[in-house]
Amino acid sequence: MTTKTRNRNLEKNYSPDSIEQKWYAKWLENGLFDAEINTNKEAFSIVIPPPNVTGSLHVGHAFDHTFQDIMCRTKRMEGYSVLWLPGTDHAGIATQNVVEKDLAKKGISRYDLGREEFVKKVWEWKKIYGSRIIEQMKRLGNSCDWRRERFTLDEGLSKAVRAVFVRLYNKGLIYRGKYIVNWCPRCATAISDLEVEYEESQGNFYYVKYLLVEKDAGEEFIQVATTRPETIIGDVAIAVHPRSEKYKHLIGKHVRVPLTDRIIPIIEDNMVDPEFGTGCVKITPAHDPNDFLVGLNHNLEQIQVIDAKGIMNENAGKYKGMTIEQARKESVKDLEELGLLIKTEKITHSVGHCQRCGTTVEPYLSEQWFVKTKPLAERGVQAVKDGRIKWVPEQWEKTYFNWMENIRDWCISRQLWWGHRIPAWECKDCGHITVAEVDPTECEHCHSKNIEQESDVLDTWFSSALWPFSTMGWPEDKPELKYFYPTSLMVTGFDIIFFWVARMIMMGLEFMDDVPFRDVYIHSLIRDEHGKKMSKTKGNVIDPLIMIEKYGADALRMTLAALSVQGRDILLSSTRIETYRFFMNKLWNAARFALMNLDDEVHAIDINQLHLHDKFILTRTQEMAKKTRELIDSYDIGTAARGLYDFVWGDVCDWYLEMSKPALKGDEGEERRKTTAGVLEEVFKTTLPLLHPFIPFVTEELWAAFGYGDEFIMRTPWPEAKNEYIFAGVVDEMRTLQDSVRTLRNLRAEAHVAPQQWLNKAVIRVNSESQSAKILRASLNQISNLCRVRNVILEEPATEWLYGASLSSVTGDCEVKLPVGDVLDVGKEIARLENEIATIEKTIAASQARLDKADFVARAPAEVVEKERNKVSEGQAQIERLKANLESLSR
RNA sequence: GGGCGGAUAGUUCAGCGGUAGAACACUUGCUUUACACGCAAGGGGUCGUAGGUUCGAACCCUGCUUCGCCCA
Repeated sequence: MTTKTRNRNLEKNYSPDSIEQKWYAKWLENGLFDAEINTNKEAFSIVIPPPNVTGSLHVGHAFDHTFQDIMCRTKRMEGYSVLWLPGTDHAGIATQNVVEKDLAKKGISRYDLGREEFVKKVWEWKKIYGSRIIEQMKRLGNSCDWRRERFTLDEGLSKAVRAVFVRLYNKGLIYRGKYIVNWCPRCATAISDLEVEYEESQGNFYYVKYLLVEKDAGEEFIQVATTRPETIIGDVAIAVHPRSEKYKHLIGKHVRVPLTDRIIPIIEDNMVDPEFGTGCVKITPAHDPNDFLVGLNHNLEQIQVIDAKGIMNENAGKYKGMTIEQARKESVKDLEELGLLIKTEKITHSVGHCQRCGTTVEPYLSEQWFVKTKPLAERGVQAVKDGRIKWVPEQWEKTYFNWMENIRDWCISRQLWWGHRIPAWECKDCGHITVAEVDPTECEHCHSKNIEQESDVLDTWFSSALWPFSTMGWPEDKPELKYFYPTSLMVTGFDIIFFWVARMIMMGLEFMDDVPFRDVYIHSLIRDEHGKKMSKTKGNVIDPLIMIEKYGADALRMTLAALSVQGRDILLSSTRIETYRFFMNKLWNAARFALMNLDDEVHAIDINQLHLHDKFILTRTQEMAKKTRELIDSYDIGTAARGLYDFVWGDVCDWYLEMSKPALKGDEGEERRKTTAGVLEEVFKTTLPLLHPFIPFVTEELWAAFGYGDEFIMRTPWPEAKNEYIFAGVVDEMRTLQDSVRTLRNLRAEAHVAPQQWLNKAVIRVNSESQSAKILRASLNQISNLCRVRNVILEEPATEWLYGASLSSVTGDCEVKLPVGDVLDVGKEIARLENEIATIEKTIAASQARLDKADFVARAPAEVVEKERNKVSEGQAQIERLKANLESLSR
């Protein structure tokens, strides 16, 4: 005899706070998140997409992490050896900004401190505040192996970064050169194409006269439209399309650059769109990426007129020292005065802004480091085409291919102090660049000791790209790498596909010669209840920590899981979380009810003692075990979560618990009581583990309350569907029963009987040989209890009616009648019956119309035709009965 | 300009070939010995639009309208 110690004193309402903290601590204490290299088990691994170390957990993270945690917890239960590797990235610009702002409050700039001191300060800041987001992840319940937490700037990862840099450089895949890059004047650094956000904004198109200087030209001029008149003084040519009829004759001639004395040529170039603007463009190679390319093709001078801080420089003549805005205003004014401004036109154009600080990005000519991405991208494309990486949902493949196939070189140098300093040393004597994993003491070319390290650091994403293998000890040959790499799954939002998914694929293939992950799951973004993107300025941010405090982590997790749908944004509001908070309480109370009715002894289920509802709930429970696992394994956690919700609330609480009450009270004898207790136990023992990945805390607490606490629920194997508890046909049979109950309850409500009031009798008229009659006969006690009717009488349809005035309705082949004595409102009942008849007539008409079509009968599958025929005949029988009732009332 | 996605009940969304479901909101009635964080009953939709395929379309195909996102 097995016994369990039950906790029968659960609080009436579930309160999450203390419970959640308690279990998280216990899981940690017992090392339940620790990944084990166990070659007897299959490995399942996820590296967390590293959040920004300056950040705090927002609801997007919460969603991303809930998804990963559900996968990890499920896989553990399925018997995999699971690694969920956590960590953060050092977020070069963001972190440097935060610390600089801090210092600014004390009136100190980073230049006052110097590089070394400043970096020391950032590390101090990181030590204090860098663990904030990690602590928040723990509140959510993340089952990460915290022993393995990594940081992109820690020692091991820095080593990996350096190794990668050197190898790519030696392979010719990293180069340095003077190019136009996206420059943020406020952050004073270059940023990559991906870090620029474009926004439509109002601007002006200035039409400017460039006068021809050829002797015979007279007053002839060429009209150029520009949005950036402040760069006119940096112009080195005018370009027109080679086949332009309008300008053909001017090619080879020269104009004077307004506001200067410079004479520049009119050249031809295919890049010019003859249809746009005036059909010709000014070429400013130092301040426009397209012009830069034209400049290279035509060997033009690059005149820089704006400096790194966004201030006009010495080449800008009288505008020197002005900001871009001031210079623009001034030059427009000057052009006007000189009569060179023809007109101004308002236009909307898209302007690039720095993703980190919002400042308008300047195209800026400077010495930078780049990764030649084409060869890397080709392998990345191939890996997906080969099926070595699978995108879920598949549609994202296209986005990935599109980007990878049109990829541009990646600017990886940043003019910052916080980050991995580029391991390149320039020789002051011979100019040779030495790139090395170990700091060199001399130039590798001329052996001069006069060398200096590059001051730039690498883009943070350069180190994130290595995350799937650098976190496991690469470049050292670690057993982790062998066992857990490639990782099983990458979970992230679509906004991040290019930032790290694509780059991780490229780097993984290059350095591990294998993909970094097998599957990529791309989820959508979380928006507010009106579909607006959450942002601090709009004030519509839902803070997951506040939600956790208010509703509990389980409620938040369940909400996010249940709302998740592939390929659609998720709209979240706190009332929605409240709904799932209520679900926690429902589950809690269902368990509380079960515990109050279970003995310490675990009762065996006697198959011969089972009633329909017992078989029904056992069958449904086994179905849930099977279905939930399949859904999670195919990443459909939304359907899985919603299915569990409906099962627990509907099948278990609304139906089974209510129907088990008579037996549990002992009304059906001791054997039935014991077997019912056994069924109840089986339902919870199976369902709690199914819910655990979604709502780990409350399930662990209830698991212990049922007395199963010798082993954590976290460690129980995923419940297998037990064949002996699957009974064919019972779900349909149960539906017949439920329909009768609902019909009877509806009559009660129609008669305005108070819910708590017990009625003496109800009658169900049904052919005693029918399947329905068999089902109902076996469950009369349950019907009686569910409908609060002392006697539920089954009788043949044609029997003489003995019970006086009554309400009637039909369902299936059953006629349900509720005697109500003299309180019957005859007029109302007639109206109700007529209404019911009309409804059924409509469905009959629809079915008959279909059956009347020869094509339908001939071509539709037999069972569909049969179904329609049944609808007609059943409907007709129902109408007959209702009409008979109607007649008796009218008499 | 190229690509992707959405348009279903008042709201937010499921459903994706056999004639519509949930949650919230709404109406009515309830201190029913698990739960008012609850129970029961109910009202509410010609599934954006016009065609096509099919015996049959919310579901598949095409055009249109409209909203959103990404890339250039």
